[in-house]
This record gives sequence, C-alpha cells and structure tokens, in this order.
Amino acid sequence: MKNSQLYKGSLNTIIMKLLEENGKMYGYEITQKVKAITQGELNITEGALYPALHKLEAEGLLDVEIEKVDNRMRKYYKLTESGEKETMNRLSELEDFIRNMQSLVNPKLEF
Amino acid sequence: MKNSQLYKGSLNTIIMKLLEENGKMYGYEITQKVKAITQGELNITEGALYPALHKLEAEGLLDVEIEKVDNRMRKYYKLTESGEKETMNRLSELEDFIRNMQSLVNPKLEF
DNA sequence: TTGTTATGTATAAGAATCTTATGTATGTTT
DNA sequence: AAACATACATAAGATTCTTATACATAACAA
Repeated sequence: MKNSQLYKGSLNTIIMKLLEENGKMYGYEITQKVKAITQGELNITEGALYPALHKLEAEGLLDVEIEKVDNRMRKYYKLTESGEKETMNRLSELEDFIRNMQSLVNPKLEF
Repeated sequence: MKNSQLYKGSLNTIIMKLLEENGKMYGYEITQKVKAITQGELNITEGALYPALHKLEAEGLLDVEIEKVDNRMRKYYKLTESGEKETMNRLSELEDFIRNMQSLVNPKLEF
C-alpha cells in the first residue's frame, strides 16, 4: 500500500471486489488496476499483495490457475463459491465501516 | 475495536477528530462516545485505546491533564497545536481514503 | 552492449496496530 | 454478596503491512 495507515485491513476486500468484477485477474494486474482506479494514490506493494493472495487461496476463497503468456508466468485468481459469498459479507462490512467513519468525522450530517 | 479488520489504522484519526470536536476527553469517555455514535457497532477496546493515547502524547500531538472525579482518576486529553494541524492532515487523508474505497467498490459511480 | 524500466512472482525481517487476557481500584445496582 | 459500570494500564500474541531482496523475461535507451 501507500500513504496512511487507513488502508490497513482493506486489502482483502479490495482484491475480492476486483475479482468479483473482473472474473479472473493476476497479481500484477491487480496492482495496476488499483493504481489506475485511484489515479495513482494507492499503490499495492508486492510484499503485501502476494501473501494476501496466498492466504485467501489457503482459506478456500480463491482458486488459482497458472498460465504462461509471452514466456512469463501468470497466476490467475478467481473467487470460489464460498469466496463469492464472503465477498458479499466483506462489502457489506465495508459499507458499514464507511458509514460509521462518516458519522464520526461528520457528525452534523445524517446517515 | 470490533468486527472487521477495516478499522485497523483508523483509531488515531477517530481519537483526534473527537478531541478536535469536544475540546478535551478522557479515555473511557472516548469509548462510550464512539459506541454511541456508531450505535454500538464500533467498540474500542482498552488494549487498543490506551497505548494509542500514550503514543499520541509521546508524539506531542496530545496534552494530558489528570483530574479526580468522584474519587476516580481521569486523564483528560486535548490536542496540542501540532496535534490540531496533524488532525487536519489525517482528516484529509481519511477523505481521500473513503473516496478511493468508494471508487474501487462502486466503479459505476463518479466521484 | 549495457543499464534501466516494465512485467511477473516470491519471501524474509521487522514495524505497526490490534485482540485477548489480566490486573488494579472505586462506585452502583441487584 | 455478586455483578456491573467506571477508569486506567500492560503484556503476549496475532495480523497486516513496509522494506528489502531475489529470480526471471522483455523492451527500450544510452
């Protein structure tokens, strides 16, 4: 990641949401996609990404499929069935989190 | 904290924002305030709160003032000058963070 | 051709933040 | 008398991340 500590804990949710949207993606592709979407503000480091992917796979939330493209290895990840269900939960948690943070920071508004 | 990992990294920002708003607060009061604002969804644990307060104080962002109320000790914290400046930075980072997360999770909408 | 950048994955050491458990102490309610 | 609320504190361990390093291929620039 980059910058503030705020992103701590959100990497798994980001990965799963992107996979839900794009079907299958490989690690490097995820870093580039995130960088593009956030206009360069969020840079996922390999040291954070790969262990996270391996853990999600070990938990049965992701399936992996190795391909060779241009003589370079790619490991494509996609959500398992249980991964899709868990993605729904995580997104719901993220909505609650954002709502709560806005309530704390912006107490004048109603949410 | 409670629940999802998402809150990891946001505790300092929460503390500083509450202090900015309320002038001075003591630890237990902060936990109760957060619980009330989030309608019970976010429970800050003492094991997270007190070390965080001590660290912010050590960094010169908070000042402490001890009072005895009803024969019980209270440590009131308030922002220092540099703490107020830093609070502005953290709130700005939080806004960026929320905006980026919404872009990632809700790519259909414009932000 | 040699160095740098981009693509692509991986791990290990250490930092930072948190959970869980425990400890101390007083006041209030059951 | 026991449980709960108020009030602070720390220590052990878990989790997540940063930083650094490693390997490998391809493209591009000096």
